[in-house]
Amino acid sequence: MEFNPFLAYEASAGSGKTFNLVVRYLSLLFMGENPSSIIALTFTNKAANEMLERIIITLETLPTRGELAQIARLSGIDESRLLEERPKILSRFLRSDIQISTIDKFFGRILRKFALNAGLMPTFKTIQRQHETKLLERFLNEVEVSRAQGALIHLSLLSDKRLSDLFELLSALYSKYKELNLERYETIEIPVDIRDQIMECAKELSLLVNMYPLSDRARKTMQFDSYDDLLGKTWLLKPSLEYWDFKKIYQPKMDELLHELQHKISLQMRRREVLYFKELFSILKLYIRSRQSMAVQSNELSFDDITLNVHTLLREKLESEFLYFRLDSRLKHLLLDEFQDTSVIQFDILRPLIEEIRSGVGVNEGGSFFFVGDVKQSIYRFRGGVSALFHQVAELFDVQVEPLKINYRSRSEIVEFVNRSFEGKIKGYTPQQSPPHLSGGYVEVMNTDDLLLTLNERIASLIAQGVVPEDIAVLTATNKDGSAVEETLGAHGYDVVTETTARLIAQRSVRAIIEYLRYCYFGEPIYRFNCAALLGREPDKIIRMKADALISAVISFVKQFEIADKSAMMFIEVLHGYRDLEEVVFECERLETSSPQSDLKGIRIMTVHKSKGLEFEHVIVLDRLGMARSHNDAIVYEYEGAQLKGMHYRIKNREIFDENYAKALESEKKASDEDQLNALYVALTRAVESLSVIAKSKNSWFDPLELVAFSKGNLEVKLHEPEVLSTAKAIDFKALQFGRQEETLSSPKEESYDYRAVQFGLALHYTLEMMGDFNRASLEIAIESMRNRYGSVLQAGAIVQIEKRVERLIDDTTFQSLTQGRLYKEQMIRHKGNIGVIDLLIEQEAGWIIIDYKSGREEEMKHQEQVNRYCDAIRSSTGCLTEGYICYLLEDRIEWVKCL
DNA sequence: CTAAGAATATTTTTT
DNA sequence: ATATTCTTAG
Repeated sequence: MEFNPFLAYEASAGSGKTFNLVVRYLSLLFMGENPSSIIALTFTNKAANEMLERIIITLETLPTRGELAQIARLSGIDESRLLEERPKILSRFLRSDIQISTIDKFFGRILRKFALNAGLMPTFKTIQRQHETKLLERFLNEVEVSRAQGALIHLSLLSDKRLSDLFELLSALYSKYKELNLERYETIEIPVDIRDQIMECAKELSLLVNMYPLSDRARKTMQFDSYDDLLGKTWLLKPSLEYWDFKKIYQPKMDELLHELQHKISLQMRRREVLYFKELFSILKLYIRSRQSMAVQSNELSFDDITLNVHTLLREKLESEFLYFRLDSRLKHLLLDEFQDTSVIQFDILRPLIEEIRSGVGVNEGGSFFFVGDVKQSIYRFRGGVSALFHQVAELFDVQVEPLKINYRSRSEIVEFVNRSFEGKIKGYTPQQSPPHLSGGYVEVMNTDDLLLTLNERIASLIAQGVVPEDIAVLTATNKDGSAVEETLGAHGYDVVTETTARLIAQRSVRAIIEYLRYCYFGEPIYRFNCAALLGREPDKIIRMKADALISAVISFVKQFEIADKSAMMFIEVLHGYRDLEEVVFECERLETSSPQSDLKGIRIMTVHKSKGLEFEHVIVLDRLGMARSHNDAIVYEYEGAQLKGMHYRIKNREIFDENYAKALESEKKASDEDQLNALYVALTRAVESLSVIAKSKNSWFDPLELVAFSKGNLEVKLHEPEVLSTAKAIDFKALQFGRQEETLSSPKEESYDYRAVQFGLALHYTLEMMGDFNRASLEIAIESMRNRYGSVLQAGAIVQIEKRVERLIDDTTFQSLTQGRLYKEQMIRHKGNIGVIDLLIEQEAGWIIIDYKSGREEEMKHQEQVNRYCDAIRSSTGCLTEGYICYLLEDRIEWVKCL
């Protein structure tokens, strides 16, 4: 047996990370570990789902899988024995409480479990965006109560920033505050103001220079009438005055004065920094307080809120022994994916769990800790990810780190190109190897001045060579670039699938509607002008409507200005969820709904960040269409490994005067250059068969790689097999029946889709899932959590409807008799290439019962087919008698349909 | 040809 | 806010 309980893989792109995670997971299962004692954490839902799916597929088709030999090697159990055990392991796995999730969901679960200890309700809702106006209100109130208005105003003046920028900074610091030492600046003394001294010194220098004959322009630049004016002078930033027009008259005394001046300015800047941090941290405390009270009051928590609360709970509040005993009484094995993206605070929460596993005493005997990641693919520093944790943690827990060197994803030409491009650029880059069966492939680097034109040509050429659009992915630097690509490709008649994250309310048509609604509500002309500008029309064409006819007014507005695109349609649907105009005006900015997807088949377009962890046959990486961003944080963070060592206040040109600051700035620049390089590494390692890099000649994103235009290899086009399984269609959209929809929305591919009915169905299922037992008391709690989650998207009366229907189900005698036995809710099942979720699975002595809830009778045949599939799956994996029922929770009655 | 300063264009990534 | 381009004096 080769199972090493403490192991980490440094897994370069395409080196079989998921394969190894699956092998590890399954080895534990075959070695007799309980599935619920293994926790596997990833960063994205996609990755979590993929892992689960791979585990199930591997178990189902084990005899033919490459994983088999590896599992045998790790577990020390021979292959025939593994195959013998397989059905038992599979059925046990499917019936267990499987702990494969994202790290955020895991923390969410912990917090829900101990919510009352944290002063929260267990029914809290997870949100993506704070209610900003309310938060600002509360914050300002907090400021007033603490009589800190002065500090807030001072801070605003000091940083020369608007309140909204400051608010953004506070929000960023909030997610980091556990790492900061807020008290440090409370006792620190404020250095004295020496601006007068500085001006005196500068005037002395000016006088000295003016004693000599000098050009007019040099004389002019030696004039300054204020401190700020002085700081704008270029000569101040030079190491010596012995240059330019000053050269002829240079005296050593001039540099003496210059250096004295520079030193004094560094002290003055330090003073500004101390003042800034003092004020900032006192204000931050108020912000934290308002943020936390807001979470409690609204019963809504963001990801940050959850993580911070779990941290407080586990590391500060509760007797950790008691808590961890409850938490990990089942938890013996920890598997972490994409470890390089873990933040300090996330690791700090997991740390005691790992320590306990590592201690290997008591219940933890035989536990294991395994993590995989790739520091080269660390691109989430801006979100708190600290790649230095990878090696630091390995050392801390004495975990052996092994590199995975072979690339099983890309053809050899691509692997070689990537090796060539990054060797010597990324620190410690070791070239990847390409196995013999993956030789070939095609790579090209193109230089162009018209990126979109070249992109179009490239795509046309790929398609002409027989590549299907679904196999092409265009990777962009920003979401905005993605939209631009979507537009041109669309204009050229290609189908596209966009996976850029575009919020519905960011779409032009929706923005116009929102401005219009604001105009209607407030009556301020500014909104009218905004709206007119967005529409490109005359402001006097926009007529204010009455507040009571929200939906119909919006519909006629959309009709009048002919903006009935998919986004506008979807927004109208969403508007049904709002009580009135007032609510829309004040709440719509936090609407997280994404704009509807384009067609489901076609060329994929996404940002490099979104593409992480994915692979595509043919990849085109497009240079940035605009300039790189030039905005910088107000604070320069100084990290040593994973440890935050210091913070500096960013002041223009400060690096000239202050050596420490210069060092911090330098190391931050290095880190951000690394991020950029890592993003490029991610981009260039997504391709399987062919890779095209489209670079512009000036200020290219690819500059750090020093690429030269070339092309190499041959494009082999894979013949596409006909579609094997038809997966459930993602959101398609049906327009409301009005106006010009034939013209604007008559793409033949569109299928009908009733947004409200789907939301209703989801809410009904969620309620049933949330019920501990099928009785009134449980229903009440379940309705509460459903209200939290779906309240905003449901129509008036829907919640009452759901409650009525579930009540009727509880009272139903058929239901009561069927549910005698052990109940398993929302059981994941995989059968013949399809993954499904069984709403309710009941283990009775005679066999298994499957119940599938439905809220309406449409597509009855489909439902039967689906339940029959579940029956098949359960029957074949357990060998027991299985019965399937569809339970229709209709408006006025319960109906049962027995399958098979 | 050079440096200073004015004028101008453009400005993320997301669980 | 900052990187780039433009203008101009010497």
